[in-house]
Amino acid sequence: MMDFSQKVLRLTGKIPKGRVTTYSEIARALGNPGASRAVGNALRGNACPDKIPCYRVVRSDGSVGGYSGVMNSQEKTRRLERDGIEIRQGKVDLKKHFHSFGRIHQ
DNA sequence: ACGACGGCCCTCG
DNA sequence: ACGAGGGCCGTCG
Repeated sequence: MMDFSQKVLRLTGKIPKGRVTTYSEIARALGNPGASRAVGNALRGNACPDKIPCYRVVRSDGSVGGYSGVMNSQEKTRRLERDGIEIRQGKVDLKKHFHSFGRIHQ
């Protein structure tokens, strides 16, 4: 088990500070576009070790999304802001901070 | 094997 | 801007 989840975490760990990516982008980068939902599922289950900045993963429309089970967690927002990312109306500016993985990773 | 459930996404009204 | 509906996928019971 945890083949997909592993990859998800690995990629998540590569997100540079001050940047964010989306659930769908991760799915796409893993060569499994459409598994965006499964991505969130993976992050949720793994209890996000402090090693992995799960909070840097947001929704495709910029809205923060959930964190450790709760939606629109203030904790997630806080951490993002601490990385220097501004959040307005519960959304981040993807135009500014979006991070793409480009090539299909594994 | 099966069905339910999510840190989702996209298209319409 | 916002909610509803349908689709997709890996995990867990």
